[in-house]
Parts: sequence; structure tokens; C-alpha cells
Amino acid sequence: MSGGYHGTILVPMETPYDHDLIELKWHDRWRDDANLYRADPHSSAPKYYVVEMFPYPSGRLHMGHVRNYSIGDALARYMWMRGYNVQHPIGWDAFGLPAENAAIQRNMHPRDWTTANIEEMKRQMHRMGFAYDWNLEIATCTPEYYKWNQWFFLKMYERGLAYRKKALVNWCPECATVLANEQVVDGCCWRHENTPVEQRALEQWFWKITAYADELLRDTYDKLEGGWPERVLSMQRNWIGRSEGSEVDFALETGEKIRVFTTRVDTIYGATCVILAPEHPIAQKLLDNAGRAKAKQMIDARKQQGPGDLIKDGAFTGHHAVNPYSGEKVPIWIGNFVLMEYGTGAIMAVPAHDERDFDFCTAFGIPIRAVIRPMDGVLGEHPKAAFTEDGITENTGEFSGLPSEEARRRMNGHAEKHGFGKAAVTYRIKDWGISRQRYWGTPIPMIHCPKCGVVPVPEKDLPVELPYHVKFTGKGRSPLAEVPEFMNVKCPQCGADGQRESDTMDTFVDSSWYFYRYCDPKNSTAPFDSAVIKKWFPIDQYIGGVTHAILHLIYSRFFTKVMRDLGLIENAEPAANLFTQGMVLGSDGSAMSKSKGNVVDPEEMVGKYGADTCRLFVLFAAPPEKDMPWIEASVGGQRRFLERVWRFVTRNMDREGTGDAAADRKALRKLHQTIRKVSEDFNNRWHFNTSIAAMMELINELYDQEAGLSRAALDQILPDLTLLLGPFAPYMAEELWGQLGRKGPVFRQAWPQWDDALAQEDALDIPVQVNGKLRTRIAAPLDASQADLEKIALADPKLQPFLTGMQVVKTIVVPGKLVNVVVRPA
RNA sequence: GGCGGAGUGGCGGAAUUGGCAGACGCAGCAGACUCAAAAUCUGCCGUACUUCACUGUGCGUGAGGGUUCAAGUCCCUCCUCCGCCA
Repeated sequence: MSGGYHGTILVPMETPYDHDLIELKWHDRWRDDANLYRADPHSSAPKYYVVEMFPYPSGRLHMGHVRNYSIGDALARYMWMRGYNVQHPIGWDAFGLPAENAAIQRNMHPRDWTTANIEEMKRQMHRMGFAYDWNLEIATCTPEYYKWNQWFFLKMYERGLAYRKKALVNWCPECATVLANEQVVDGCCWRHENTPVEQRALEQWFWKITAYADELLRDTYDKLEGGWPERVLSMQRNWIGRSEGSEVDFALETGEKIRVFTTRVDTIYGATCVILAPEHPIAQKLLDNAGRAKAKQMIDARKQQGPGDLIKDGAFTGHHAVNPYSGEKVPIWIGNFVLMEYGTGAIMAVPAHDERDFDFCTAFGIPIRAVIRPMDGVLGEHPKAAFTEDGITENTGEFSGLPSEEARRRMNGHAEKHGFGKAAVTYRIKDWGISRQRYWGTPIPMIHCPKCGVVPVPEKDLPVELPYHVKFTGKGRSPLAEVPEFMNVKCPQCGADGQRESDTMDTFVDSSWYFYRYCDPKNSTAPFDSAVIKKWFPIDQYIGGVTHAILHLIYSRFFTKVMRDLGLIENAEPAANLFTQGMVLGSDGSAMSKSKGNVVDPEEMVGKYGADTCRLFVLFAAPPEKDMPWIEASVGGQRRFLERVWRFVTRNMDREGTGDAAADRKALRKLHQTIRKVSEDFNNRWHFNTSIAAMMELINELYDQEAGLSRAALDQILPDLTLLLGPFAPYMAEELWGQLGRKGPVFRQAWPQWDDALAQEDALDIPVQVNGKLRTRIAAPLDASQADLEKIALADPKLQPFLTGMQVVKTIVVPGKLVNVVVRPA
């Protein structure tokens, strides 16, 4: 039988595929069944906890969400079908600046705006058919949730992990308000393009993430390697930025000391000046009025330039300090590239052996002196560039003639012995500044008492609730500061009239532990029940955008470690496996943005093609970890595929079978190959693009064999095909499943099993090469030996022209794969 | 500059362990069906040449070199792009 279906044999029972009809029917049933996607608390099946990063409720789902959630949903459904007890929650990262902007611009209260957005996006999620357990839903802006942010704050405070210090914030003099980093565009205010942002020092709260720097770094190797993308681990390691080196004191005439950090103490005899961060307290003391003005200018200017295009700037303080090793007096400068937050806020400049120091000293006419020679070279007398590698010390007093590493070791020992320095480790990561001068966030549970100072709100008084009636002027400090009913409070210690902290917490606090709260979202006496956490954690699979590779993912790791030290949980890491999906790009290949006008609205696409088609497309267009462009012309291909499936199943479900054994065998072979392929993709790399391609090949084969299929074959093919489709196109799968007379939701059915014997081809089809070039193909029995293959290949008539006049040197036979005949002229 | 990732047809991509490069889809071309169109179905679809012959040959995975019977895949040098850190 050949030729395939030409519309002449079969009864056309088909109804056309109407996505709205099908999807809306199931949509209502799924939405109204609160327990449909609930994990079974009494199940003995292995647990599987899959979490996709929760969205900010901006009001509309975008394509990035659709992609993220389609990946997670396919996985959750597959794991259900594999018999796991799956927990699959969703919630809302509901605090944040856009809500306040809406308040200012549209006169809507942030809470009302957020609530309306959540409802709208929830509706869109239902429409997409995502299988979430809505019983676990949380919104971080509710007092029931943020109460526990405050509780964690108090716990941090008790353990000395929360402290207060002055720190710089972005200040727009025009708005007279503090700006978030993302409101600073090219160093200017986002609403006043020509107004440079200033830096102001405010008292703010910090969390001591640096106390965990070492463990956060170590666990990227010990616990996350293999489960998290290498790219993310490498970014986190960079961010933590551990470096080993030395701290050394340079003494001033006044007796004060400037402590510098360096990784290259072996070069210290080449230090020709000391450079302080412009805000360094000693710099502030040494500078005259003009100098201080210059320093302020540097601090403000730094904010306006990215680290890449920072133009080096500096100024001499007029003072000197003494190099404790050489006794030499070197000038003290301030420099804009020295960061107060890193190391000690002061460096020694060794222009001969550090590129940045070389640039700086060349620009300001500071002398250059080489003290390290290359292993196999001589000391550079008048270097034109810094020699930055390790080498041999020279002209370094008692430490001369040593390899760099040994010099560092000995010099550290020397410093320690004489009390002017020591070996030291420093980190790039800074403590987490959590204060935000904003309304729409978690109030920091602290009270300022004129007598007692800073006093924590007692636990029993939590939550400190956000007042509803607030004026949003966009001016001044936190809007909360203007609400007397909120601000005025009695000191819990002495009863005096105190003032509440008016700042709120960074929204990254909210997202640092939300996946714990999912497990016990209604608990009113604790953030969660530890026993429940023990059951579900660590997360088996966390899925989200690589944009969160650093901040969110490091803060939530920090939170997990603190929670563990508080005895609340046992796991040291929140997620055993992390998957970062690529971005959805516009058809022009660049990120979707309103200004580019290349934004594609998911809801519009769902209306046009259906949710199943959209889900299928975002999974098909590229492997999930890669960026993918949205090319609408291609979407039609997914729609056509679904229509082909629909037609095949509906017109074959009730017909009499034919009975062509060859057709059955071919179709069943392809079916089992497809089950194997799709299962392997789920188990290994999640390359759903190839899974869907395999299903397309299956449907193509089924069309070819359709006319000859027996009823028995159809009874295997139709349900299995439907089940395979389940994780990707749940609506159509559910509808077809029902039409096939089957009961129960598709995602609760057992995943189909493949049979290697049925997937096996009838005969080998082996390519034959001569000197590595394909010359012919041969058919051979499955059990052909290497010798058989060689014999058949060499006898093949098509090969003869390439063998005449040649001598066969050897024949390579890869069993089941290939034959390569190596020849040379006789 | 350092680290990490990538570069394959007109386009998205496939080739999972060194073994047939271009699966699957989009776009395009031709045909069937149709009064016609849409839809559907069938065939073609890297490139140059070749043939009466859907025959055959050469070239081809960013560039150049190497290892190997065999390289998109491994090694070396280089170029371009993206991310992170400087």
C-alpha cells in the first residue's frame, strides 16, 4: 500500500478544529475545580516541586511569561503523568515602584491598581491553561505575607545581621526625591533628562550578606555545580568576588594610618602613591575646601558614567604617607576609580605592575618604578605598559630575588610580626542595603525613640501595616513620612513619643523566600511549618529568566542560609536545579519594547490561534535556554500541526480498520520511536523543539499510512498520540481524550511507554564511504556481523568505480552505523 | 583585558557519545482539487557544475592550521556577536 490518504477512502467525520469552542469549554471546568492541580498530602509517590519565577503584576502577561510558564507547565504535567506528587504554585511579586507611578500618573491607589492587575493576569493565566494549584497563591503586598518579612527583619536584627549606617542614595534636586537605580538614566533623572542625579547620604538599613559570602561562594561549587547553569554560577562567583591579598597600613605624619588592600603586596616597593576613595573619611579630613568640592564632584560624576566609560580623575591631597616596608614617603591622592565599598577604600598605586595604576600615574605625572622582573627577563627600566604577571622581586630590600608568591607570603608574615598589616581576604559583594524611600513596600518594623534610640517593634505588634490613605506627590522622602497616624507611635520600651521608620524594604526581600510560603500560605503563627518545608524542599526545578542570575538568586540563597541558621529549615540551598530560559525577542531580533514597537501581546495571539498553538510555538521555535524571535508567520505552522492531529484523530476514532500489516508496522514503529524521543527530551535536556518535531514526523507518517491502518493499531495510536500531546497542548489533548471515550484528566494518565522492539527498524540501512566520502548505501539484516557488512559493502556495484585501480588498505566497520573503505592508488 | 556562551541554507533550528550535515517547521516554487480563490493534498527547495536519465561530481557548518580511516563535534591560532566582571 502506498500513496497515502487522498480523501477517497475514509468517511469524512471530521469537524473543523475550533480552538475557542474547545478551549473555553475546558477553561471553565479547570478554573472552577479548585482541587484539580492540588498536590496530594497523603501520597506516597515521590514529590516533585516545580516553581517558575512569580511575575510582577504589571497588568498584562507578556511573551516572556508565556514562555517561562509554558516550560514549567509542560514539565509539571509530564511529571504528574510519570506518577510524581507534583506541587506547582504561582503567586505575585506585588510590591514595587510601578504601582506608585500609577498612583502619581493616574491617581489610582497602588493597592487597587495592583489588585486589579492581579485579577487581570490571573484571568490570562487561566486562559493559557496553566496547571497551577491556586490554593497556594500568595501576593507579597498582603499583610499576611509581609508580616513575615518584618518578622525576618527582627530575627536578622537579633542576630546582628541587620544594622544601620549612612549610605549614598540617588537624589534628583528637581523632584526633591530619592530615585531608584532604574530611575537613573545616563546619570540623569528619568523625568528630568537634563538634571544630573546627586548622591546624598542617608541613614539606611543593611543586611549582612557578607557574613555568608564564603558559604555562598563555596556552595556554588559544593552544592549547585551540575544543577545550576554554569553561566549563573560564574556570574555569582564574579559578583561575590573573593580575592586573597594583604592589608597594609601607611602612616601619616599625624600618627593616623591609611589601611590599603592589595592582592600584590609583592609589588609594594614599587608603590609611588596612595589613592583614597573620594568619600574616604581621611581624605575628607586631609582635603581643603577646594579639594572637598572636587571630591564631591567626583562622587556625583561617578554615578553618571558606567564603570566601563569611567574617565580616570584624581587630585593630590597635599599630604604624604609612609610605606611601612621601604620607609619611603609617597603622596596621597584621591581617585574616582577607588571604591569606598570595596576593600578598605584605599589602594596603593603601583604603576609598573597594574594597568589601572599605570594609566592613572601616567595621566598625573606620578613616577613609575618597576620592582618585578619577568621569570625569564630583566627589569623594565622605563616601562611603556604595566607588567602585571607574577615574576621575581628586585630592589625590594630584604625581600629581593624571590618569586612573587613567596614574596607575598613572607611579606605578609613580616607585616603581621611588626603589626602594620596582615594577610586578608576581601569580597566584592557588599552588604545588602534594603531601605527604600518608598510607600509600596514592606514597612521596616523599627521605631526611633528620642530616649532609647532605635527600638524594634515587638513581635506581637506585627504586622506594621501600610496605611491606605497617603498622598502621592512624588516629592520628598518616603510618602509614609507624611502620614502622622502611621509615624507617631509610643516607644515600646519607655513609652515616650517615638517615630516609626518611614522607609520600606527592597522588594527583593519579598521574593527571597516566597517559594517557602507557597508550601504553607495561610499559616498565621509562623512563616511556615518546618515539617511541610522538609517535605517539599529543596525545589526540584526552579525556572526563570537569566536576568535574575545575580540579585534575586543570591538574595534567596542568603535567606535560605539565614533561615537554616534560625533553625527553621534544614536545606542549605533553595533549589537543587535551576533552569534559565532565553528571552522572547521581537521579529526584528531585538528585545520586545514599546519604544521599538515590536511587542507581541499574548492575548491577541491566543484569540487568533488559541492557547495550545501559542504554547506549542514558544516551545518549538528554539530550545528553551536560547533567545527566540517571535515570527508570526511561523506560528501558522504550529496551528497547522494541531489541525492535522485533530483531523487524524477525529476521523479515525470511529472508523472500521483496514488491515495492512505493513502500514500498521510502520505507524507503530514511528509511534514508539516518538514516545522514546519525547520521553528522552523530558528526561535530559528539555529540548521541546525536537520533541514537537518528532510528533510532527509521527503525524506525517500516520497520514502516509492512514489508509492501511487496522482498528487494533488505531486503538493504540490515537490514545498514545493524545497523551504525548498533553504536556504541550493540554486543551486539545483533553478534548480528544474525552472524544476517544476516555475518562479523567489527561495529566493524571500514565505517560505512554515505548517498546524498543517495536521501535526497531526492519533492516539496517548503512552508509558506505570510500576515504570518508559517502558513495552508496547498503541494506543489511539487523544481525549482520562486521564481516557481513564489509562483504556486502565491497560487493556493491556503485562502489566499484571507486575501487578499480585502487588498493584497499583497510575497511572500518562501525556496527549498525557505517562502513568506510580506505584505499590508495595501487 | 579576564571569565562564560554562541557563530550551520532565504529564516527559526536539527545532528544528544568523533560516524550519512541541513531532521522538523517557516518562507518560496511547481502540480492536484476548484468556475475561481481559500483551505487541503502531492512534489521540489545549501551551492556550482553535470546528465537523455530527480544522474553524477566538486565545494560547503565564522577564518586559517592540526589530529583522525572519519571533524559542525576534539586540539592550536585568529575574527565577530552576546552576557558577567574589570
